Amino acid sequence: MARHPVKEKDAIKSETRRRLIEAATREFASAGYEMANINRISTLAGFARGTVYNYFPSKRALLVRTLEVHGQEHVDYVSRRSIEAPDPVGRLRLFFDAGFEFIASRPLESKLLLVCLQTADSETKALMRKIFQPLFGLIAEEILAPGTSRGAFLPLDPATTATLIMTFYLGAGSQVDEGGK
Amino acid sequence: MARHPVKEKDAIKSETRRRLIEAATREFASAGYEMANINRISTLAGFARGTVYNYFPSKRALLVRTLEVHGQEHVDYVSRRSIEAPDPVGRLRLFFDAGFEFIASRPLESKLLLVCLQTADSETKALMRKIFQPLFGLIAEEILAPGTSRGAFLPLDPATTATLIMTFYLGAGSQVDEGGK
Amino acid sequence: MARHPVKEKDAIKSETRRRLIEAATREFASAGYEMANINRISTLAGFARGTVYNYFPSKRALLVRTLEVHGQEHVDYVSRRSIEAPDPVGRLRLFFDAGFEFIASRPLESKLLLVCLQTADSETKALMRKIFQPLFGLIAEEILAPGTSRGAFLPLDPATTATLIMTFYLGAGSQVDEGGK
Amino acid sequence: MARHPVKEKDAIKSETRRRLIEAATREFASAGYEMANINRISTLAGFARGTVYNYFPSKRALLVRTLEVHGQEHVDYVSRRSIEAPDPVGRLRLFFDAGFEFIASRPLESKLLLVCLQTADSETKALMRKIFQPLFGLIAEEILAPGTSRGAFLPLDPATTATLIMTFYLGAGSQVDEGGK
DNA sequence: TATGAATGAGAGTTCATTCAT
DNA sequence: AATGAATGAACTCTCATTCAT
Repeated sequence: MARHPVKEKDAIKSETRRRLIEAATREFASAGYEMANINRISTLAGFARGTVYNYFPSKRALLVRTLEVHGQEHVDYVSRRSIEAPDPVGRLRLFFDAGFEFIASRPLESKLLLVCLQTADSETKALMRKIFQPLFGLIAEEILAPGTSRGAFLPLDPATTATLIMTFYLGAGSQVDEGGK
Repeated sequence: MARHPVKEKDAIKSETRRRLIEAATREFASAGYEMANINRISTLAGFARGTVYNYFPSKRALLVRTLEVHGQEHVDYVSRRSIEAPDPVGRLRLFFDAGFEFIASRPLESKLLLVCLQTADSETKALMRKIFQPLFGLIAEEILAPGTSRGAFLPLDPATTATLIMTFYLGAGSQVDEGGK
Repeated sequence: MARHPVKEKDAIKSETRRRLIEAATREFASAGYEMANINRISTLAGFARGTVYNYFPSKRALLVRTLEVHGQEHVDYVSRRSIEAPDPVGRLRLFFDAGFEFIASRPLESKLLLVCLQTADSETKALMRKIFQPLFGLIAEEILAPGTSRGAFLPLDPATTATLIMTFYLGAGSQVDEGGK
Repeated sequence: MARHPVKEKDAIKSETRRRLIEAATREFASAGYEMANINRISTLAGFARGTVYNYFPSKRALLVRTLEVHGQEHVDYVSRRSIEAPDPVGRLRLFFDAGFEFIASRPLESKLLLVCLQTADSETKALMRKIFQPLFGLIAEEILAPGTSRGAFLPLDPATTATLIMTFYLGAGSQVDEGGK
């Protein structure tokens, strides 16, 4: 049997994973997937090159996990904040506000998400679509649908409008990110 | 000595350059800088691998020149079209119209510009800022300034407003590109 | 102090060794030395990665010990069976019979031996020669020598003939192994 | 157009391929596929590491080509020699003679073939079967079939007998190779 | 004694770049 | 001006091995 209780080992593994994902966030955010360097990531995290591969089977898998973690955080935060308002218009405003707040409070993670939203790489793009999908649903179902039925919004196709709003949301985000404002 | 007068030789050289830049446009647009392959570019252009290096000292230099060429075209076209309208509001409308027209008429070149606007690579980003700089000037001086003085626009800081407009312009462009619409 | 008397502790250690060697047999037999994976061996044996190194200083040492164990078994079995016959001709027949019996009764161990007899790796090859050496001696001294003196065999050089017989013995074994017949 | 005539370039490429395959023969023969080192192969051939990949897409592809080349030579030589005899018995004798001749005259290439016949790697084994297939056909159709119909051989299943003969052929070859005799 | 997190040398492979022709 | 054979730095990834616990 192991000398260490399982819990302690798990804690070590968790901490290492956390540090690796943090380093990966930094590296992928500043260099993008292609230019990101696994050696730089492990060094940043304070480990040797090979350690990354004890936790993630490939560079791509590390990117995916990193994006899932921070994407989830972003989507969760914006979703939770948006529905705090009772009315559709207020929700739409909170939706944008929350986006800006997230960027302001977690600039690095936001940069990563924006960089990956904008990559030329189609595999990454597909992943990002999947991660941000819930926000489309949020807009369509929690904001546009009630807003239209109450007459607050013009009766347009919700899917199209959701896409339009997301365009501005992400476009605005990408600008904010650059200037840090 | 020379069979061809200097002018014709230059033309030949220019023709080769043109073909290389055309191929580079295609490759960089579809693969991004990192994944773009110099050999593929040469082959696409109908030349051997080494020929690229008779015209451009490096892959990066080829990207830069390619972006300069098409960026200039874009900026020139939009600038020329915008000022066809006499009034600021008309100019702003033409500004957006011209952007969409350019994308519609030259989708490949537009894709390249958008891909490079969105890259994580800071060197490329700086170049793109430089290339698109004239449009900021155009908006501030030819549209916002007269518009504000005539009372057509609210008196906001022109630089900020120009940035805002560019945000929508480029964000919208990037969406148009994706859906082809 | 110790809960267990020394003997029992040795037995425990022996049991671990036995399980490791059993797992190594399986892995080396199916993958060969190079492709064999120490982690897979430990897991197969029901231990953690590092445990192997408490018993064997290296992957190579584990191979060597594994080959020695099963090689010894093979050589012992064939030697014992062969000399059960009183006459040289009977012994030669039993020699081959015993070989086939060993393969039939311990296919995994036999596969390992054959794989290692056939490797390109010269270090392993030398070891195999050493392990099988006793069989050359057996043939020369217990079979050929008495056989020749009794006139049962033609008077050829015993060493050469022993090699010849071993060639057929091992060659036949390798075929038997493949078809399972 | 190229300064060099196509023929000259082709000659250079051919020569490089030849040297690479020669070096690969040496390396694969002495180390087997797994332990063979691409860097060692290129250095042996007098080239830089990357050059191998201008000619063969992978280490495996280099092995395959190398085996095809020398396997073909072996099969061709033995086939040609065997059918020089008019009668089945003579052909069978020539078949073995030719095998030994080939080994004697091209020991390195023979070592490679034998090493690869004996590898644990199933992919390589399948390739070897394909390469040596013609010899099974030769034995069955050019030796056993006429031999049986003329009553020179006992009427056994030709396929089985061909396999048996090949077993001795290859087994004997592998012994000859070791002692160089 | 057993563990498994961490290591890092070394592997195969890619591809921008050079340069003799 | 054009070629393409050759280069080698740099990359991702593997895995035998170490060692603190």
